[in-house]
Amino acid sequence: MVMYLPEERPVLDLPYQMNHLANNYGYYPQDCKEPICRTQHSTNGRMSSAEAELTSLPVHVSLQDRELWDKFSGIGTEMLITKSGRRMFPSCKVTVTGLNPKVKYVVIMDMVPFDNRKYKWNKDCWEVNGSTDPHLPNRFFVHPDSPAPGEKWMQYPISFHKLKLTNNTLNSNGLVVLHSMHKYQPRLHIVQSPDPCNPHNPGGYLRFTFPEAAFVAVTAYQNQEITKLKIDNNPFAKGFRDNGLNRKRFRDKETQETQDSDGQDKRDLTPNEHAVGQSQKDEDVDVTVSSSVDCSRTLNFSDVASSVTPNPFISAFKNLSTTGGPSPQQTHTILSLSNRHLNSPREARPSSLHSLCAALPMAQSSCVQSSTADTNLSRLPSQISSPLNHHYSPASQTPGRSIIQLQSYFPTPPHPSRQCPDMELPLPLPPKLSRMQLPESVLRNLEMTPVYDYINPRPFTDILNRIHFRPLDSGPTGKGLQHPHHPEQFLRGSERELRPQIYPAVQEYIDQQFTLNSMLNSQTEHRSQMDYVSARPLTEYYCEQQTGK
DNA sequence: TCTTCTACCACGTTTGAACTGC
DNA sequence: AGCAGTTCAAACGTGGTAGAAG
Repeated sequence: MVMYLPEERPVLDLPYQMNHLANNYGYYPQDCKEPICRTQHSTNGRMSSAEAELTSLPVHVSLQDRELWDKFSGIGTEMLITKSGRRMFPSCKVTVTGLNPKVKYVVIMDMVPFDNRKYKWNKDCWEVNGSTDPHLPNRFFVHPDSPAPGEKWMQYPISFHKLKLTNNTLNSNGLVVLHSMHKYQPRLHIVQSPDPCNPHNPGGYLRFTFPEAAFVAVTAYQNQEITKLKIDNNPFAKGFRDNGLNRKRFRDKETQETQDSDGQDKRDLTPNEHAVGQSQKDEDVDVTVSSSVDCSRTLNFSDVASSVTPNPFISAFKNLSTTGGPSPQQTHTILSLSNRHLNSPREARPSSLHSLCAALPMAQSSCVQSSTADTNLSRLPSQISSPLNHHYSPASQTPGRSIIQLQSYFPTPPHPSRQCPDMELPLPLPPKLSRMQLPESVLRNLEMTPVYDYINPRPFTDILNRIHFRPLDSGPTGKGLQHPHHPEQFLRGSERELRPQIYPAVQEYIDQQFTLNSMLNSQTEHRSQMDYVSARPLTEYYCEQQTGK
């Protein structure tokens, strides 16, 4: 096994392979992977050890549903923004590999201007319509599972389907605020948990932009082709398929027209049209389009059940157990974890982000050290044999985790894109995604991991936004308000250092922990409902974790 | 007059509580 | 009593549309 220690690798000496996933898009290049060297605590520009660790890891982020994104971007992606907030479609879903399995990360997404132009739709194409309006301060969508250890993030594609876009600058519901008729691109932030032992070492930070997912924010769709694509691919828009003829309004109108025209418009379908219509209906029944899996690559249940290796995860681990190492297809550089990484106090003691974690519901925090998955596994033994048991993983085979187990995680990040080069199989479905694709009973079997409590993930987002906005409120000349002159993916090195747009939010959070704690304490009602981990003192919690209670 | 935005509509999906059966 | 499966209604997400606003 090829082993690289972090210090042996120059920062950003990354493997430059493309993802084997034809459906995905890999982002390795320096252009897009940006280590942020903050200046607050390391003004000399040298990375802290945590930063060096994070940036030296072969972190790889892939945008999922590449084909779908390509279809949209080929036409000119538009995203609807409304006052109350509108989800993105396609939604941003990414796979991450190369993280330290045991270190906790916060995963955040925001939207950054693609350029400094305002657009307008002119008949059949987008035209530049002047310069941009003043860029709104970023608002971050913190993934509701945050913070979670790297293994959790690498286990399934990280979906941001709950991210909502709005044009309402007054909203306080954690929506991402955009200008209509402006072009944006999603940006992913991976923030490593700070080192609690060293307040001057607040953790690493990486961010990735996705130019392929750039879109124009609109309040009403301009391009009918985009509308059609959305209708065809978004399950929520099924009611608009077949040219919307299955909608009551259209049916009524159609009926009235046919009556008015005395049968003249009552078309007799040709056999071909009958066939097409039937085919479309059949498609609706058999091929369920999902936002999480590309339609063209969706296998139906029987296909999956009859396949030899139905679960790439299981297959991966089988390979691991037989070969004792990564598969030949695994082309990315292996970075071993020394014991200091695996057993560092970072994992054992509360950190600032652990406190942040405390603001999240129990279910979201429990993945840190608990063995809830094990519990679930033992509760549902019959599901282990299920060919669709997507949650089956070595981590849940044995209760309690040893260093040996931890190390077995890292050499083979169980990412299907690495283990399933032909990708005939769909990606394993995370809990509660694409339920419609499989029978309910099967999907119930999938839900072995603790049901994530998505109850109101917003306070965390709001807290982060509030913190971030505080310095921005000082004046419009703040860096956060300045519009970038170049698309961010072209910025490098020192340019990036000068424009840390998000980490200060986290950093300031760390600095203002006590303020936040008091804010959180004011939410006792909320906390009591959700049984937060940190409803108890953090020291108590970690003592229990240490003693194995 | 044109462009942009908003509110409402009907339809499909998702979710979770209530119910039923073992 | 407890668990698993089913049913159903409310909530949510969707694009279409008409009309308002600038």
